Amino acid sequence: MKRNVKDLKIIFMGTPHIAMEILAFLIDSNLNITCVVTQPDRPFGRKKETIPSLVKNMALQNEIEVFQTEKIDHETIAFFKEKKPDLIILVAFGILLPNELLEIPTFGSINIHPSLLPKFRGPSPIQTALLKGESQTGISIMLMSKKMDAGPILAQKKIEVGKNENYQELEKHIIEISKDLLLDTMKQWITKKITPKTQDESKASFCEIISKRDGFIDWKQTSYQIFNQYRAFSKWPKIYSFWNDKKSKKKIIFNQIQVTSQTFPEKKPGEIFQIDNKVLIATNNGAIILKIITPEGKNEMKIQEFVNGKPHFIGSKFE
RNA sequence: CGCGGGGUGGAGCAGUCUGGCAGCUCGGCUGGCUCAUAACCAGCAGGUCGCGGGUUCAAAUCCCGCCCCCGCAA
Repeated sequence: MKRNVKDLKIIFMGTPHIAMEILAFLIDSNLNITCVVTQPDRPFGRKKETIPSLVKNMALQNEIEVFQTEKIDHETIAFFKEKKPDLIILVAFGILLPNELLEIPTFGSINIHPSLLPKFRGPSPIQTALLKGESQTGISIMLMSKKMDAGPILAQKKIEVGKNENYQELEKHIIEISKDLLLDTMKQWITKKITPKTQDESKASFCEIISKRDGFIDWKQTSYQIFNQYRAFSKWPKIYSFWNDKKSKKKIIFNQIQVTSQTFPEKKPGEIFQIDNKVLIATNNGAIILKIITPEGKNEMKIQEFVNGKPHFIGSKFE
């Protein structure tokens, strides 16, 4: 039986940025990554350029074999069996894996999930923690089972969430902590020093996949609800609202906002007004301060610059 | 050939339809007011109107070609 993590034949599975960071760490730790499995390259951007995923690039740079698939079929299973892996490590792969695949490696299949399971099972745990204004979240390392994010837990670590922390910042924090936690957990797991703990199903909660529409602002929310939405979706899709500029309706993305503790009872939600050189928008219980925006068809700009060109913005209203 | 918006002094915009003196807000500079100021007053500088060609007495504006930026879609 292998007792050193460096002897393990590992298959790494994952697709987005967070997966790429963990993969880079595993490579730097001199682990034996036999193969990297990631989702197919997708057309990206206005010109529909097909850009390889971050994980694929990382693997190719290190001369690691890449297998791309968007479904687990017989071909995929056969490929895995042929590789005879000792361990699968999966970070945000995006596809549910069947038992038949999970059971192939000697030491099973390990998943990093950025929440304190059984809380926030599903595809958007980081965003959901921010959106709900959690002051604490965490990382769970677990064995995968047939059901999404429901497998027994090998290790967990709590992380404090700053009041103003946004998605990128929290993700970075989580990645840093995940690295050592993952390596330690792997070492302990293969030397049988950990007993997996079954999750308490009665405490399970779920989060949904994020869609563009989740960035749409309902001005009838409280200032802090909107601010949490801003933090949660700061990487994508960003928060936005629609504004009638004379004839056409324009989407405006809010790149940087702040909350104010002042209240403005005479203002209705969505109303735009100016106080002390600050541009504010009324919410259900107060207002948020606009700093930087991207109007549809325009480049990112400071709010004051936008107001210079469109003074009628002040006094108008968001939908 | 995916759909749409845009490129005008340093920044943000109007002007283009209907061709005829380069305009607005902000910033910069100079002077004034003020105990003082990011406030106020007076003045000044700063532009190949994205690039190339065409039409015209005359083009930011009309016609043709190209480049770049952004939103949607995927």
